[in-house]
Amino acid sequence: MQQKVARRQGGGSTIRDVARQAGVSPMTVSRVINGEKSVRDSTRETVTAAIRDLNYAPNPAARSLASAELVRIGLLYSNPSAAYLSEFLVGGMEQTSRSGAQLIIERCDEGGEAEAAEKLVGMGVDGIILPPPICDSEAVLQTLAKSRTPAVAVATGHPAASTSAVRIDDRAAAEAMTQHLIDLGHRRIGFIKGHPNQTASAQRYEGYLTALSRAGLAADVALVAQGYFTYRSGLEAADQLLGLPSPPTAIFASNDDMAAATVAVAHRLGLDVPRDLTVCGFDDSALATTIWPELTTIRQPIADMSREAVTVLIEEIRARRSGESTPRRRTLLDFTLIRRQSDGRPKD
Amino acid sequence: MQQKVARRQGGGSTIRDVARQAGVSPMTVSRVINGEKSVRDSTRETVTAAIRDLNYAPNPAARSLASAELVRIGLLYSNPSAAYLSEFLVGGMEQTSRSGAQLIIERCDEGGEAEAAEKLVGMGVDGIILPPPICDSEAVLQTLAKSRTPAVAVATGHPAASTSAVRIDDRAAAEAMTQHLIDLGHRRIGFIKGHPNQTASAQRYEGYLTALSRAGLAADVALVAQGYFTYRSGLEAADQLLGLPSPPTAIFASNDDMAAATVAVAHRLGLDVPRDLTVCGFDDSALATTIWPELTTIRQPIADMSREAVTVLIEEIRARRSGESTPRRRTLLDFTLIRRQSDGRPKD
DNA sequence: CCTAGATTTGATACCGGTAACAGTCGGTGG
DNA sequence: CCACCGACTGTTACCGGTATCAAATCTAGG
Repeated sequence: MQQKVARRQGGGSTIRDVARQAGVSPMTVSRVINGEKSVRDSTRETVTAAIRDLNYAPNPAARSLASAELVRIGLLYSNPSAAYLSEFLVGGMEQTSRSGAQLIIERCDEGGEAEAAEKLVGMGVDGIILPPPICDSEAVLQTLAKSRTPAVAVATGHPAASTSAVRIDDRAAAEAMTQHLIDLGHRRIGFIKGHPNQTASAQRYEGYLTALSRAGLAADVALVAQGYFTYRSGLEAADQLLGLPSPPTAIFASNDDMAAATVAVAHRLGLDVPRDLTVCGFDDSALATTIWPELTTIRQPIADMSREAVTVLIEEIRARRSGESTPRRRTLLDFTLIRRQSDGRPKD
Repeated sequence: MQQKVARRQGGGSTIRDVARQAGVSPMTVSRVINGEKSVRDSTRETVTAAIRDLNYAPNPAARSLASAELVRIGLLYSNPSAAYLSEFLVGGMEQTSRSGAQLIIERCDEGGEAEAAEKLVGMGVDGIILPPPICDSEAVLQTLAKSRTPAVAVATGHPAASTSAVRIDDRAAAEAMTQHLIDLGHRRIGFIKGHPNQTASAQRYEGYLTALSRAGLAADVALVAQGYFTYRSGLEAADQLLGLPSPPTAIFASNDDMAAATVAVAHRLGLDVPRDLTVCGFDDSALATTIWPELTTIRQPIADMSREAVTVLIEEIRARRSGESTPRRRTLLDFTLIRRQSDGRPKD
């Protein structure tokens, strides 16, 4: 006997499959996908699990057909944090695709930030995600505010009032790393500051100071060097710190690029890392595991952050469409201190 | 009395409006739109006129929903350099969105490649894009061949018979770089090979040999060290080459990570780059511009390659759906030799 | 003029979601 | 103890097309 041939193509699972798996109605699944709040938490979890299990992704065609509503999210990025970007993109895409939104990616060059933002707005995006360092661009923020386009800044240290933000607690993370060094027995801990125009820099520095003072250690300005988040600036800062009459036994750089540069300088001076010098970074960029020894560093949950940013943004867009006004959200995610081979106890 | 609120959005007329106006069934209108030949000419004219009258344009969402024509493309990546991936993603997304296809991204860990490929197939993707290093995974290729899923390998040196491929000519690129070193005046040129299990490695080595022999230089096996594309393997290889009684004046590493390691070793030995030693890489990864001096290297047009891969894949999928069989395609794109600060003329 | 086979056309059931509204359930105030 | 309320979940009917198959019409041969 001939069964009806499904018109649906291969394995792709539908909202009904998810519903069956979760033991609820398709409508409830739809509600979960769209982040409606009238779903009990326990139900939401069941459904979310089913979605994960089945690898479900909503069919955008069906969605826009049924709702006559398509959410378009813009992602504006600029060159520098390229290591960051791929993870960021993956997380963001995953979430947009799960939510059936459309993600539009736009790259901008130095100086063209505001212009690129306008272009996105002109293309009709409903909201924009701003990874660092764009998230700190005054020009972009103003452009977006003017066109009343919702935005979510990711990993900015000091979020503007006009945008929502997703970030880790840079201060706490830097404090934790400094504390880690203190726990290892270090007393002379050098610090390389980040670029002064990025708001996270100041916060990381504050965390460093906080940990020192809590441990009753005096902050020695000679042990603090100014860097600019680049490898090259790290070389100079490390040269300065390691050239001191009484150099630090550990150096905490505000990002991995500068930490890598510090390792390079140490090697040039014949110092072994970590035997003669402990070096720690921040970001857990690709560089951290590329060089040898691999860097102890702070890992930001980048993919989670962009996922969260997308979620927040979609919520804001939906709320705005139904005429509600939403407060700007501030989300803090957890960081992780990742211990690798670049730290150890001081020699003496 | 409350009328039913039309869920349809503004002014657009539907296939039913056209059908009514033309006095036929919606199905017939659909046939006219799709240019099926089983419609009487007179009918076709009536319908065409109605379409023009009403300014009708078919709703693309409904169309792709009904015809299940949605093309889903999977992108399976493991752990290439982050910079590579992000560019790759951007190009791929741009093209899929242009073509109205859906892109699904899946990450896999070492050893789980085949499993991840199966997962994608299970999710109902119609074809898969394989960036390096996955493109050389025998397990993945077999999995895909078994499920008859079309695939496009990007940047593999030696494409499998079962897949299409988009790549640059690694041999020619390595030859060009070697020639560049020869032109600068170098005669003792060291080479660090890539991982033997990646097919591009052998091609790069061949290119190196070709350039030497064309310049009438003898290939000295002592100047060739085995590396594995990792920074650490680069450290060892560079140690070996620079420890020779008569070390090379230039070292050409098969990728940027190993070139960066070579720079580090040179610095440790008190050699200035490029004054005392020229170092070149391959890939133009983020690392190339992160370290100091920035590396002279070969740039692959990554975004273009992924764009092209998507295009080829969609063509194959469409052809296959309409029952045609397509030959596997081989596309070569142009590379660029990027000159930065890590090369110079030999000292003597 | 009739009937088999080919050509056109139509009715129906979907595609995979969501809007609107109708329950269901536990708690509350009278 | 019951009507009522609010929070949650399910039912039904679509969105605008197309695949499928049956019905209607046409064509040609006997």
